[in-house]
Order: sequence, then structure tokens, then C-alpha cells
Amino acid sequence: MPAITLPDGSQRNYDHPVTLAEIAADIGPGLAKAALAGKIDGKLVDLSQTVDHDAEVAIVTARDDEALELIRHDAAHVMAQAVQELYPGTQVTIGPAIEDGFYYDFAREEPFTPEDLQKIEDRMREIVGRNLPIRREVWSREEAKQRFAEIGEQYKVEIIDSIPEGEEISVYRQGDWFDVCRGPHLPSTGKLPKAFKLMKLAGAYWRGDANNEMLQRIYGTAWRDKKELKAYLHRLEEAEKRDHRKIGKALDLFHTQEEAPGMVFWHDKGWRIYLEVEEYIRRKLREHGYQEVHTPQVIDRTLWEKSGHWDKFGDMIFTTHSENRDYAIKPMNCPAHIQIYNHGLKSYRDLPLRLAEFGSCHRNEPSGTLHGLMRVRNFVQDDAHIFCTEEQILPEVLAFIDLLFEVYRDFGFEEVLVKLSTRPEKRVGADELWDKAEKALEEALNERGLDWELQPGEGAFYGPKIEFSLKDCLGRVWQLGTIQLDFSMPERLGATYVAEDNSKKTPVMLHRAILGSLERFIGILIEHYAGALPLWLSPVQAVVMDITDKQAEFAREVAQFLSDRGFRVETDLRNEKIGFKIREHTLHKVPYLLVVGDREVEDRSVAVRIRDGKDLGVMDLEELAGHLEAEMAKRS
RNA sequence: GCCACUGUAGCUCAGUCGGUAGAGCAACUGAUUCGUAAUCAGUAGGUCGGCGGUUCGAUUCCGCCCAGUGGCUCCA
Repeated sequence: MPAITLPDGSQRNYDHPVTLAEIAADIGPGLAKAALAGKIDGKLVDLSQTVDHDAEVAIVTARDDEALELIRHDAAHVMAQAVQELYPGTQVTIGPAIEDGFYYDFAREEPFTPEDLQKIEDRMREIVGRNLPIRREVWSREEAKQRFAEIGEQYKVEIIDSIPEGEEISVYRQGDWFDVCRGPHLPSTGKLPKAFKLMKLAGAYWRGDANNEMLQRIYGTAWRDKKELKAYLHRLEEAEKRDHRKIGKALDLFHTQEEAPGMVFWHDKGWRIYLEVEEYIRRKLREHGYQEVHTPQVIDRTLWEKSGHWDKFGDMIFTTHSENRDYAIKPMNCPAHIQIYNHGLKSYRDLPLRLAEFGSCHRNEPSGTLHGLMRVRNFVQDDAHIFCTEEQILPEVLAFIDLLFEVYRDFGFEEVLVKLSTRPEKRVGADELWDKAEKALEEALNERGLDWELQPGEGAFYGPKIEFSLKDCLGRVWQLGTIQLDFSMPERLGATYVAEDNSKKTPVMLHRAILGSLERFIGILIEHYAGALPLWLSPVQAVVMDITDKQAEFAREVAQFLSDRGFRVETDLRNEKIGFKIREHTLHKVPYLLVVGDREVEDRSVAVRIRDGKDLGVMDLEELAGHLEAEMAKRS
């Protein structure tokens, strides 16, 4: 006879097995009405689930964190029902809840159109209005396969086949419609808040495999109530304003054009940001024992054949030829760095040897993957290769992690996603080597107390790696930094060193980048600050403007003074009202707006305003320079 | 690369059920000399992404291509 313990610690005793719905009703009619699902001993289940043993039970309502996932999962089901009602013959496949919403993948010959989305959404509301009870049934494997085969749901049959033996096959039924699903679900379609919206159409491969047929995915968002939905849509709109492509255009930082897809035309202002970032890294690398080198853009194809890249990535390498020789436009710097390493005999005393290069690389990325500055075909990495002994791996990885976080902090990034990718199926190198290498990376991550995620099988063919990623304005994750162990290339390209015992050994090579591609990094930077870069990175740090032509000469003098102190300053002496100028430079995110009128000329000062509208009052020139220098030093 | 959508003036966008296009801002000219987010008036500006087809006539309809956007796959 079950004794039920509720979250508040109170107990209820029953003399027969009870459903969670009954327990909710026992507690109160309000709760019975609000109940969406329940938890038995921490496991999320349907309200219809019976409890026949002593258990901890909780009733889940819209207020609980789990509610959103339930709502989104149900929204996916209701959408699938709507689609199948409207477009008979469409097969359903999978439809999970995701961050902020849900999707469902459909198999149908004819493509859905944006107009269809509206129709489907309307039908979804209707289905919610029908308030169909949602019931869970358990079918035998054979029966399930047969029933779904009968109605032409081939994908569902495949899904049933992939459910491990011994697991229950549960089917959820709402009205005439049913779907294989692990659940849990809401008790009825009427419990789904009418706070959803279908967002977009997309193609998606069956089981995420590009060799499979392409399905049609419909994305939607779903919330507890209309207010939440509206807030979400507003959040999206705001996020879109941070888009680096929009800001890049508005602030005249860069552009791209048809003739050079995936390559960036940097304008004056964007290039100043780029140079500032590069110079910052250059200083850091020098401080941390790196040597900066520079290697050719165009290198004979034979080197890439030796390194193995030609075989593996040949179709992504841009090529050129001259006088009967084939060349590759370099897709990466490492083989070139090994050439430098190989010049002159190396001793163990030379290790670790750290070679850095702001190497411009070209890769012919598939057209569908290009994305603003984030994914381009020509990029410059803050690349470096560390040649070292096996014993030096751990200390080098630790030093790199420290340097990386130091740099990210200076740029204002706190939230970094860290992932460790381990050996893939196709790989080179002995397993003992992989064991050692993976352990070294893991040890380094743990020693620095980082939260990290394991990505088994996602390592490069030549070694395991750690990836450091940041999110863009819409929450998309982009990899920036990485450190990768390489057991293959030094050997393939003949890199050796003379060890203490006078034997020749092959060094381990660490590929590493902090920012990754400077293009991508600047894209992330722009979105992070919504274009309002910190003073030290701003392309134009201050604009001096006059109120009438009378102050033009002094305005130029102020600009010259600041420029002599190393600041990037412009003047705005146009015959426009001061309000007009303030507005324009505020929109251009210039950090300091310096106004000179008769009063300022009189006592050789400037009125200082910052881009968020705050008035810092009147300062004399030395005071202003000191103020700016202090802010530069803080990098904020 | 795959699926869907989009491509009109420097920018943001409207428009043409097939008869070669329009607004605001920007630019240019003139007036205004002004104290912290848009002064007023006038002028000029487009092979309507490219190529082909249908048509008396295509920016509009059809086909192909290119590029971009959102996903999927990929990312040394």
C-alpha cells in the first residue's frame, strides 16, 4: 500500500495503487486543474501513471521548470497531428523539444511553403481547442511495427527497430492520431497553452546523415503564456540588432560581395579593429615565449601530399599552377612551420619550440556553410605550433589554457564552452599514445577546475583536442580557440630532435589558436558589444565637434593633441547643429564625443559626453587624456 | 554540398494581377552659424542579381546560374 511523500515533506497513505492525477485531486481541485505531469522518485511521468509503492511524488504545473519541456514536446505532437490532417500522406519522423521551442521532421514529396505554416498553426489552435485527452498505451514491438507499417509510416517502423530490446514501446494517442514516443505528455491537448508560433522551415537529413534523404523540418517556439511568447519574440528582435553583418554595414567596418564569396573586404574602420586585435595578440605571444614567423601562401602540391592533407581535404583546397607545377593556396600553416623547424638540427634543449604566425589561409568551404565573418573561405588564424617532448605536453597545455583565459578576459568574455574531443574511429598513432594524450588534456582541464564536456570520437584523425567556444547573438556556438595534439605530421614531414641519449626522436606537435580566425573572433566581438567596442578597440575613439565655425581651429587643436597622445580621433566641423552631430556619432558608437563651443575655447577645455548619453562635464586637455589613458589600461 | 526562402537607388524598404519604377535617410546645391540623439528648400540618382525562354512588350511569368539568409551535413 503506497505511502506518498510530497515535496513539502508531508505524507499521504493510500490503501490501493493511485494515479498521480488522483493524488493531485486529493491535494486540491486547483492543483488537479493545473497539473500537467508528475514526478515519481524524481522521474518525470504522465499524470495517468499509477504509483503502487512507497514513493516521493511531485505534481508538475506550468510554474515548474520541467513544464516548458513538456509544453514544447506536446506542441511538436500537436503540430505533427495538424500537418497530417492537412497534408495526408506526410510521414512523421522525430520531433523533440529544444532550447526555446521544438521541431518536427516530416517526409513529404511536396515542399511546405511559408503560407502552409500559417495554416498549420491555425489547425494547431483548433486541435488545442478540441481538448483531446492524451493517452499512453504500451504496444508489443511486433504490433507497433505492423500498425505503423500499415499506415505507411516507414520512419516510425525504423525508429521502433532502433529501440533497444527490453524497453517498452509506448504510444501516445490524442484523438485519432497516435505516435510512438517515450513521453511523458500533458493530460490533454487543451492543456497546451496557445502561446506557440511556427518560426521557420528547414531541410534536415534523416538521422543527421547526409547520405540519407532530406526531410522537411518545421521549427516552432512554445511558452507558458502569450506574455512569455511575446517576450521571447522581442528578445529575438533585439538579438538580431546585434548581428555583426548589420553592424558591420552600419558602422562601415567591412563588406563582402559576389565576386569573392566567403572573403572579406575590410574597410578602414574594421581594419583598425583587426590591427588592434592582432597587435594585442602579438604582444602576448612574445611575452609567452613564442617566435613569430611568416610562411608562403602558395606551396607546391607535393608538400600537401606528404602531409596527408591532399588526400583528406583535396576538394577543399584552392589550387593554382604555373610552369607545369601544381600549387595549393595554403589551407593551414602547420606543414610550413615544420619546414622552419626542420631547418638546422634540433636538440632536446631547443624544446619546447613555439612558432607562431598570423597565417592567412584559404579553404573552399561548402557554399551553404558560409556565414558573415563567422565562417569564411579566407581567414587569418592566431596560429602557433609547439614542438615538444611527450613530457612537456601537460605543462604546455596548462600554460596555453592560462594564456587563453587571460586573453578572453581582456576582451570581456566570461562564458566559455570547453569541450574535449577524443579518438575517432579512423585515426593514426598507437592506442597507448592516444591514452596518454587524452589523459594529459583531461588532466589539464581538471587541474584548472574547468567545466568541460566530453565529445567522444570527435577528435582529429591525428590526435585529441580541446575546443573553446563562444555564442553569437542568437545563441549559435562558434569554436574560437583550440589546442590539438598531433602524433602524425611531425613524423610524416620528417621532424626530429636529438635526445639526451643522443638518439633521434620525433617531437610531439601541438596545434593551438586562441582567437581561432581573427575574422570570426571580430564577428563575435562585435555581437558581444553590439558594436559599442571598448575604448581600446574602438576604431574611432573620440570625435571633436564644434558648435559653429568659430571654434573650428581649437577643435582641430584638441584633435591634434589627442592624436599626439596616440588616440584615434576625428573632427566633425560640418555646418550642422550640435544635436545632429551628437546623434550621428552616437549611432556610430564612438565612445567619446567632445564638444567645443565659445566657453571651451575661452578656457581651453572640452565638454565630454560618452556614447550612452552620460555627460562627464567639462575637462581640460590633460585631464581628458588622463581619463582616456586610465580607461585604456582597464580595457573596459 | 542538400532543403526552403530572398536579391528593386549608397542604406532601409514599398511597388508593378506583364505596358521599362517610388518613399525615407544618405549624396549634391543653396539658405541657416545654431550648446548635446535628426534645420529648411531644391537637385540628381536605378541595365529592378546574371543569362536564356515565352510574349507585340518581361523588373513582373518560366528555366538555368550566381550570391545572400535560415536550417541540415561538413569544418584539417
